[in-house]
Amino acid sequence: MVKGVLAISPSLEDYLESIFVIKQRKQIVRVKDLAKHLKVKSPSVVEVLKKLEEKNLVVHEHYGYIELTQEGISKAKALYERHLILKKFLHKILGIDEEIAEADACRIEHYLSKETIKRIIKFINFIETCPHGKPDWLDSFYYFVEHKKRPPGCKIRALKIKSLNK
Amino acid sequence: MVKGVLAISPSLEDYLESIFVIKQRKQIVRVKDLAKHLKVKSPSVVEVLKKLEEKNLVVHEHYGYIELTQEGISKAKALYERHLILKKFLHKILGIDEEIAEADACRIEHYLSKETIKRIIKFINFIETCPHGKPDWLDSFYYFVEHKKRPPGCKIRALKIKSLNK
DNA sequence: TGACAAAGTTAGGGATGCCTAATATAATTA
DNA sequence: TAATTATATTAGGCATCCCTAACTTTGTCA
Repeated sequence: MVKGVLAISPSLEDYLESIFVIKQRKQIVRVKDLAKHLKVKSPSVVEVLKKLEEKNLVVHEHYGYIELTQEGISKAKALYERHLILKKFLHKILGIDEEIAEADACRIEHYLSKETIKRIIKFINFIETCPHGKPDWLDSFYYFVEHKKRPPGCKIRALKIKSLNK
Repeated sequence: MVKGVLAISPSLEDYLESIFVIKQRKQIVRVKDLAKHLKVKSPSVVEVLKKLEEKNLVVHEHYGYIELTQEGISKAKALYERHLILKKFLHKILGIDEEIAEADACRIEHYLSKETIKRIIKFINFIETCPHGKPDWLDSFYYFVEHKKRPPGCKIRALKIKSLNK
């Protein structure tokens, strides 16, 4: 027993996470909903549900609704949080368009190590707990992205700091 | 013709990139080298080489050496640069262990959009062109990672700046 | 040079993850 | 309630990417 009880494939992760997300929005999750959400056909969903049931992550009665087990919920929640973190990092920090950030987070979330995720969480945290609000350097970065050069104040401020520290 | 002439699968990308890397180190690339590098058996390599030949990215004579075409070189180079950028970002900026950064870069490099890669390049660039060397905030971040709190000077400096700007 | 070792190839197979077409069940409504 | 429609399932197939086992070619050196 390593890897949080059981490792599942990227594809299964997507299905599990989607069930969780749909359940949050609609209470009830059906094959159709999952198929639409994942842009996949119904038979693919049914096939995967069997696998998730075997792994005790999902309960799905024939022609019935789809439910997560307790284990399924905790796993799905972890996956979804990871997804949100990555999206936040890409969108709110790197400043990437929301749609693109969403799509990229969706794809890379399966492939990053725990260590990297933790470090990204720390990075977000570092920025958000900045004692004087949004850090200046971040605004400078956005300026840099937009104008292809550093903002005017940037260098001067640095000099001021240096003189202060003497 | 969209997507840079031709899109290839993550797996083919790995093979192509590996050929490029091995070629840089050893001049000559053989099936055996590729198999070792990618932790795969020889028949898998041979199979993929056929596909890469069909796509005019590789030339491989029977029982002979493996060469990249001009197109293969430029594609592989682009892939490898993308890889290096991601690794640099994870290791040199986020401060993740080199081995882990390498492994993570290897996996996510296939899944990030052009936009995100560009933005990451800009982020690296923003940091590296900082007029007074390595930015203080980055050191603060490493301190934050290690000590689970912001460095002592951090807040004070901010106040000094504020008073200066009045 | 001819036998042995190393490397490459072919054939065939298995897991995954998707699909379409056909069928079965459930829900709706005339 | 019977017919229609919506949804779910089963069966069977295809592509990808990997494997092992068996075979072929190449390289080496006694």
